[in-house]
Amino acid sequence: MSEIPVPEGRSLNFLEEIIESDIARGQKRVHTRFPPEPNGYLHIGHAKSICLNFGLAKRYGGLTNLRFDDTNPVKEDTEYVDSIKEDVKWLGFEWAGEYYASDYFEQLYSWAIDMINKGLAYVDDQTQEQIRTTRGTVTVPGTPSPWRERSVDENLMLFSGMREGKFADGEKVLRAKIDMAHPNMLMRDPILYRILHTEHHRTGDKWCIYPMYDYAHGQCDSIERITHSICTLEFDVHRPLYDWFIEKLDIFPSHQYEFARLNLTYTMMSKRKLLQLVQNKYVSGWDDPRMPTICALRRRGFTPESVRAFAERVGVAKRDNVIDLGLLEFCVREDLNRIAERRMAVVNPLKVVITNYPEGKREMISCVNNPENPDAGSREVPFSREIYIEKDDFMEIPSKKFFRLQPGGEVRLRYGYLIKCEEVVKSPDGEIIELRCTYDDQSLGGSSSDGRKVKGVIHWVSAADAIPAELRLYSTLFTLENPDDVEEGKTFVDYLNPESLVTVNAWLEPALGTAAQGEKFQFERVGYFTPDYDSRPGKLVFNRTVGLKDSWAKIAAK
RNA sequence: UGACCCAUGGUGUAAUGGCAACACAGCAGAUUUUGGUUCUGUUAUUCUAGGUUCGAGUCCUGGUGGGUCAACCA
Repeated sequence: MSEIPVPEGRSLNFLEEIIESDIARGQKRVHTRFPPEPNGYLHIGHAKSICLNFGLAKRYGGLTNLRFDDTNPVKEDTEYVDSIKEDVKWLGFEWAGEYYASDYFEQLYSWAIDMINKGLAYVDDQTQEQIRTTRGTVTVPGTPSPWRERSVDENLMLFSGMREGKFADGEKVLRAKIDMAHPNMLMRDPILYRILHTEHHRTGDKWCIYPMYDYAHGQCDSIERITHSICTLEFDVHRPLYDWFIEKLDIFPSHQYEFARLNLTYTMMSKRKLLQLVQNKYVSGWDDPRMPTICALRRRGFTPESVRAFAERVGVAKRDNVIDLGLLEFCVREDLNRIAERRMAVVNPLKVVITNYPEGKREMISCVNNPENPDAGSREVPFSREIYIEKDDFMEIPSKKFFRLQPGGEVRLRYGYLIKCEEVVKSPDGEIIELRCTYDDQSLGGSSSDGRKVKGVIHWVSAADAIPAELRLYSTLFTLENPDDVEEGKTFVDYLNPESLVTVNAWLEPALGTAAQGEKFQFERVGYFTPDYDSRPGKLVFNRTVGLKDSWAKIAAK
């Protein structure tokens, strides 16, 4: 078994410990699975699960299956199947086999007949309402169904009638015969099959009865000989049932282990609510950059490496957690800082005329593409007498810690000249509309005519050459740190962040304009020059930080 | 007033009966042609009461707090 070591400086998480002790006890094989229901797009929470399942198997020389848990045809669709496959691939994982719970419908059905024959399952004629009320509550035991003691033959006949379509939806169900007084509600004669005259996205109208999750999942794991079936905490009460079916059917003993699902501040993880956001058009789609979906992260410029690094950093445990969104941003910044090429842009333009620069002259200035990586090379950016700088890069009455442009002060144009502000031009109502500056013609390339240094370095674009563009800045969709924690009488919709999408005009250096001639300007090529960004509500700020912190912008060519 | 799961800095995750650590966030400083990056320093942690033990974050018991479960969803 080829093993890959855990990252240096990190100790084993509890799942790795379980696997290592299994191996120590003689287990020869590690086989996991990632089992999404194709009823929505994958989000960052799934990314944690994907990285866990694939990562664990890889670390111990095992395999991981991709299995679609498609036992409820009313919610599922091939659109989701396709997106899930695309997202898992994008994250960088290869599955050993692609399976569907629906592939096993015939086997599951035949096992159900075995259960009936063993006297462990019966057809119940009660209504949904009756079944609900006779199940009891968490504190009071349930009561047995009047149909619980039907004969094996009658059950067999009725169950095959269910399959043949002799009954309407909801008319009958197949239930396991366990214990209506069991302290675990899941063990109070759980439903195995329900009647659903609904077309299934893969099996069409072949079936009109469909297995429930509890009856299907463990058996699917068993069929695929999954050794470690890893799921989230809320399934821990299902484990006794998972084990019960495997024991009664006497099939391959897969085992279930639970870990705490990922929660992120300001982020909604519920698939059901995300679907509502899409359906009610609060967002433009599943890949709206404000969504926590993997396709949205991709569109926003996240790299698969950064998402995997995030999954590794959040760790795995069994206690509920809320990860600071800042950690996700740290991970993408860490990666992008290494690989992203920088460009200059101005969002709030202030015109600057360099009075001692020859009129009509235009020169090309060499700019480094990525200070973190010399191999990224450089590009030529035009410079002329009239340029735009960021409004915020000038203060008429500077505060103490402000070291950018100010009256009589000097600043460096990034990769260009030192300029000195000689005059502030104002409109009749007092607004600053133009700066008149002089430049030091000896100051290109970091030097100056007399060796003096300046502290401030600012972005600029040549006014005549700049490409106007529309910049969309995205921040969190919700104003609430925990969007599930809504006040009485309100819903998550009441907490949508009105500033989650802000459109601003921007002026870009020409090289970006060329690239922007396509239909859409991809974020991963522009994200690093957009205005500073703080993802917390009300903190969307524009300043001269044009680093990677501004990870959420996308540009549309004008 | 049930069963099960969980409790370590602001947020996460380690420490497997023997010096409570790492990352993110925060703060301070240095470097820097991005107020970015990098580097240095720094603040801050075992829910509670008992018990076992030479020694408890860790084991035991009680309490408190949080979570999950009463879909013919997964």
